[in-house]
Amino acid sequence: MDYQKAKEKFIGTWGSLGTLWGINKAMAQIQALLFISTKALSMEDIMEELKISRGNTSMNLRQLMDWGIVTKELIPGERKEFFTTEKDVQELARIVAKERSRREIKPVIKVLEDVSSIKDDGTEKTKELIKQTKALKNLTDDLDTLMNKLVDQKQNWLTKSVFKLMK
Amino acid sequence: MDYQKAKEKFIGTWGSLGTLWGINKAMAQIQALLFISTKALSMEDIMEELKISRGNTSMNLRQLMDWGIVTKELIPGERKEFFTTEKDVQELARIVAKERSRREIKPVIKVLEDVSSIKDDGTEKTKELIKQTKALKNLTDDLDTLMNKLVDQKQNWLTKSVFKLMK
DNA sequence: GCAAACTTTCAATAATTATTGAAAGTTTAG
DNA sequence: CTAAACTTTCAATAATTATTGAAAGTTTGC
Repeated sequence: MDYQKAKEKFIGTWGSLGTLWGINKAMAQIQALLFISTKALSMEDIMEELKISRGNTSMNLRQLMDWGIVTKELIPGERKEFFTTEKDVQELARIVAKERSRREIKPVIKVLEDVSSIKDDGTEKTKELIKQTKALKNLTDDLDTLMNKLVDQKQNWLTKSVFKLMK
Repeated sequence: MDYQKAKEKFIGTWGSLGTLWGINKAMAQIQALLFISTKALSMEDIMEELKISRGNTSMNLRQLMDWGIVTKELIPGERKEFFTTEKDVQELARIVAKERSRREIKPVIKVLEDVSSIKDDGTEKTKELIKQTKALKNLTDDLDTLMNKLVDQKQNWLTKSVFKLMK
């Protein structure tokens, strides 16, 4: 496999994987492209590489910046804007975990709390609803806490601190 | 909030959350409905509760069975089929984690391996591609391993074994 | 201030994904 | 074996989501 093919395969796979970490295809592809680029890219560069429109590029870059994954880089003497992504995978994972927790998991926990705290009217079905949503709430809570803790350790957290304990 | 409202809220939220754990809305809603039901439900029951068509119900039940989350239950004397879902949240998490690892994460690791093992032609861009995809491969591998290990412990794994260590 | 260089917005459209419903298939009771 | 009871399949359609492109907006240099 040559460079070009490998690059395309990586960007394509990462793109279709977007849903797994909660973002859309173009967004994931842009991030992938920046991730393996040796220098900051302009909107023009990105449009051309990925064959997507200016509007699409602009919107998705903005979203990536909202997530804190991509940053603008001003190059002296250049009029246009250039973009780079976080290059450290651990830091990247940290950002993604934090954002997903905030955007998706926390709100769900809130709903589960609300639902599981309805008044117990003594009927079997109400008891079951309360019991099951409570269990789900606790699990979600635990997973969320674990994820955030894991990811809070900045240096080699995964391999160093946690792994040995589980072996 | 009364029982009916709470139930609807739970099913709705869980449904729209489906994407987070990689399944579609109807699938997630069916699972949610079964999860808080006190008895096994027939296709008829599900269609009526969720206001979805017979075809849709059939297809999504099949998928849930493929995942191993829902099982058919034959009730003596009854002609039609009844369905139940795994009621234990830990076991549910175990199944979901295993399936997602197998269906989504493992294939990605394979691609990252392929891409990161292209021949180093000495150019900067090739070096960067190799370096970054290797880093991503290692991270994904670690996360996958951790997830599978976590989830392999059957009893109270989360709260008991791991949590204390991270506090 | 003006115009060139660039970016953002957003209504229209395309692509994708989910859902329906009716026909075909299967199982079971008699 | 046959008909009723039930389930599955799948082409058509609906709903949702992503993408385009051109007009409007913004910034910068002169």
